[in-house]
Amino acid sequence: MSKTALPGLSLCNNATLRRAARKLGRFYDDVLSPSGLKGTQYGLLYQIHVGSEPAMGTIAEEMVMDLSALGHTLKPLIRDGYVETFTDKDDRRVKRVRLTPQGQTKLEETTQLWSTAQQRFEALVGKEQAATLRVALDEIAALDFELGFEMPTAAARSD
Amino acid sequence: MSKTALPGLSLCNNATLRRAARKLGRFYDDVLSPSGLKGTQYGLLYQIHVGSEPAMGTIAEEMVMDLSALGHTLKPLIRDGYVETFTDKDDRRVKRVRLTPQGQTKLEETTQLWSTAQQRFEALVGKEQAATLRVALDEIAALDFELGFEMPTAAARSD
DNA sequence: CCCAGATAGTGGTATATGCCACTAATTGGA
DNA sequence: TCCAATTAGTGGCATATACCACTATCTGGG
Repeated sequence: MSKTALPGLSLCNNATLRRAARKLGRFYDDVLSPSGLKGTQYGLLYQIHVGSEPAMGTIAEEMVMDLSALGHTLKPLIRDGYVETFTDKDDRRVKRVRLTPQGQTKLEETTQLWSTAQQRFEALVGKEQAATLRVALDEIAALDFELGFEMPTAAARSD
Repeated sequence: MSKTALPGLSLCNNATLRRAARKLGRFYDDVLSPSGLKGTQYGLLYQIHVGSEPAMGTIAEEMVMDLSALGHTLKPLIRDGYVETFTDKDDRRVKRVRLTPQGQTKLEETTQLWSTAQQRFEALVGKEQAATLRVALDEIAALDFELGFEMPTAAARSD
């Protein structure tokens, strides 16, 4: 009788997910702010760090992100000297990415803050719940939405 | 042994959430594309629709979104004639929002597509799982991250 | 060896979002 | 009544992301 009387957005999986992402994103950004990095940037640095000088396409795939979007997102990090790119030796189309020494340092420094955010969040929702949620979210990120009537790699088209 | 050997981003609640949001967002956007609306815009139109000519601040709160971000997001919808704003009669600071007739029509039309997306998604993850997930995400959106040492509304300062 | 087709990135354009600095209104006293 | 504090939005600026049209390479036939 006081608040949510109407369906609101809570029925739309997409809207609900985005809303939570906005909220959590603000929280992480807030906690990370002393480092000067946004949550997204921290995640990107980390992903680069755990890879072996990954190619941009590889990173984009791992992060379930559009390649061009990755390129754009990378720019401020390159500009600020945390990341550098270089052309692959065997395939000049491929551009690989690595952290600079400052990028390494910044990543380590920011990881402290990240831990704080992570812990504070998990203290609120519970470690179990957080883990469960991450699994569910990873499942979504891995879903295959293709309908199928897109021609299964040529073939078919029988009679 | 084949793929994910390193921690990746799956440990960061924020990164995991964003990654899933990117994936799901693309799917919804894709399914809604015949309408010309993005998932976010559809959600916004819907939120306006279920409200009673809501004030911008009210919408921002319900969507857990920054007020200025809402203003920006609203612009294309106003430009395209789906939404209009007007000043509140009792408080001229307040700007209220409503759908135009075309906005109404567009919303209804797009709801068909939205249902498709919603159903296809839930067919993949299961209705139960989807509902559970939405509850968890709503919880996150409703969390109170405030630490407390922010001075409880002035006062204190005793010494 | 050469070209058609596939691959990997880049740049431009548009929306999504947030923060900050301001402006316009309101409100609550003194 | 008049001003300080509060409240609601706006605009500017920066990052996050996507899609599309291109460019630069590579690859696999002929």
